[in-house]
Amino acid sequence: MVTIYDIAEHAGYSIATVSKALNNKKVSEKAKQKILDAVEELHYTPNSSARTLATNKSWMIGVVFGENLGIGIAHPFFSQVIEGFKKHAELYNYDLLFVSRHMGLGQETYKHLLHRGVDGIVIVQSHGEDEIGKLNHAIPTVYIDRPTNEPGTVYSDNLTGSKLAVNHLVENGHTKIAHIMGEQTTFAGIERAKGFKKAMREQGLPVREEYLVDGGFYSHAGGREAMIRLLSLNDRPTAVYVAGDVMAIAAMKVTKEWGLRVPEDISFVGFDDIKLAKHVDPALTTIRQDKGLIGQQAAIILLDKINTQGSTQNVDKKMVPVSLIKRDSVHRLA
Amino acid sequence: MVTIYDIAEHAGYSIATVSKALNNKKVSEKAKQKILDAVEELHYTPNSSARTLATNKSWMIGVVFGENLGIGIAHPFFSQVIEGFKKHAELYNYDLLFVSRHMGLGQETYKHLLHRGVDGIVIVQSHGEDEIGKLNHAIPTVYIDRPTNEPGTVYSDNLTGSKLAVNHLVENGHTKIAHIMGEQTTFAGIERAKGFKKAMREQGLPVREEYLVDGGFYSHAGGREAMIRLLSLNDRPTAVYVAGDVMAIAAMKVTKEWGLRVPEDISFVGFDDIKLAKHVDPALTTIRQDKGLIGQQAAIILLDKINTQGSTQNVDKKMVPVSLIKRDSVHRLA
DNA sequence: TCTCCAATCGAAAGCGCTTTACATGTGTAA
DNA sequence: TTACACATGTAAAGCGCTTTCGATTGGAGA
Repeated sequence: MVTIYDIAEHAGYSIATVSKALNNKKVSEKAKQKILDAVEELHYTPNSSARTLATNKSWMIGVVFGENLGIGIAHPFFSQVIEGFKKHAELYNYDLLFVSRHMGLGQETYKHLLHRGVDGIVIVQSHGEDEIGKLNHAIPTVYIDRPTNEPGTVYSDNLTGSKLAVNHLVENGHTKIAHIMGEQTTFAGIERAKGFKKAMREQGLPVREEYLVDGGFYSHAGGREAMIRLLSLNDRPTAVYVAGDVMAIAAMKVTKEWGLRVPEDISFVGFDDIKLAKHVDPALTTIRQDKGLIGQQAAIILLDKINTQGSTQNVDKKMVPVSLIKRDSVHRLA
Repeated sequence: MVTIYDIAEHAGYSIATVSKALNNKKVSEKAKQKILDAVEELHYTPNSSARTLATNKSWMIGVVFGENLGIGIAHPFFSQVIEGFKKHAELYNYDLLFVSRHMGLGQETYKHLLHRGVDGIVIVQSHGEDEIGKLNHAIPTVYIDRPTNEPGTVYSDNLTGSKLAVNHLVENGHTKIAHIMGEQTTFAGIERAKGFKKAMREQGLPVREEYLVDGGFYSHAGGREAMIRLLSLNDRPTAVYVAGDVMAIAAMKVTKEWGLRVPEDISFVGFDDIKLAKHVDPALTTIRQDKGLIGQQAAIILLDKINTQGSTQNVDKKMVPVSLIKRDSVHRLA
């Protein structure tokens, strides 16, 4: 391995000067040039561990994924958020460290992150206990789509999303509107349901108990089951607002299996705007979450925290706007 | 920060002994116990940079994602593969480092990985130049779904996959079978097309030029366009084998838009078995790739390389089996 | 009691870098 | 010519850990 000593010798300067030259500290042009030449010639690559040890700065951000459904990185929503996060963070030369997590979101994970010396932590898990937050530790942290005591959370404007969905349905003549809720232990699920009820009330529409069904963790199976319950009702809704696209797609499918037409008999509005939403039949009208922007905002907040380290009053929460994407799954009632 | 010195002092031993105790080297039971107690009491966490510096082992594996379509981590196929990889790697206490890649898959990326001192590299990119492979460097590397000169690649058995698809179609009475190919600069795209032709020949069926259309990078748009070309033919195929599920779903959609019935008028077989394959209408018959297993195999190969460092003859290539998943998109011809 | 050996522990060097505090050299003003 | 300020470079310490090799100790055997 070629070290700073080799460069120093080759260039005829001390290692201190080499270090300065490489870190853009004050050295003469001549020295800098000679050193850079040597670096080039010897194919020198600085050792990040040594640098981290000396500076106490790792240029790594720890990523903690929840275990929801055990899919981790492959989660359709979170992976896009992280992609947005990464795009921003790498502009500032941070790498992302995905740590082992057979330990869960607990003390062990935090200890491991501490061990790794990450400069910041981004937590991507929508439910479960917030053990790390409780530790009130020293590492700057940002949360995505999850409530927390600590400042630094980014999430979609779920309330407005629900409102957009309900209003769109109402504008199309629907009054018998059901809601397939997301898991009621998740922040998003709770907020969307809350938004649904609020929007219905604002429209002067009743929120019927039997039109409120829990679809669980946003899965196909959950959406299917929830829809079956709705279909089994004597007085079926004419439209259903579903708290997640995956559930919505499953719901549409089972509706068709029951011999009903979508959207003529039952209309659907989803939430997320996953890639396939526009490719199913009928194309799904949905509330789009800007995953990339969520990730980017989280990165901005975290980098700010890292750079100011509590000196300034940090951003508390950041709500990212959502939008209604009209496609073909909503029918206009006569 | 509490260091090994604090532990040493607290426990009444030297730092050397502390280090040994923590690394399960030979120390007396008594010493070990006292040291462990001190660790507990002072909330000591070892510093990985220091350890890495001293041992030249980072316990990190670098992950290089391709930029195909700019989706990176959120790629529906690769993210699942990486998830499988991670599950295995973390059993052995490795963390995954996703490095910045505004640099692409070139020398710069490799330099950065070297800088980080990762113990191994997993390359997840299906096409483009293999700059890193060319460098014939020292860091153990494994490739996923991509040909390489270096030993250490994992990929699905694309040839057999194509054969399964074609045979299934033939068994259902189809003879006019088209193929929407994946991008012909990707390994998978090439192999699947090759397998298609081979299987057709084996069945004694002609491979008609106009039944072979390129869908590009496995995207919705590509699948749609390719299908339109097929639909525009005077003599349409009765079945099409599509090299990717996303393209297949787009193809089915446009077929229905053209007023044809799926699968009665045209049958479809996809490739991948993405999550939504079974939730579209009709549910897509497809060739399943075992993404988790691919990732796991890659991890096994890489860890083996890391641990043997060229001393043994390493595994060259590893082909992961695929399977036919029968659903509702194939119609039996009378 | 003395010798010898095995078990146990510790001093110190070293991993590759940054940074402080000081030494040297150069040019400028008096 | 002398004094001084500034620019430039360096020695050395330190970041937190591992590991080698020698020192110390205690017990077994004679």
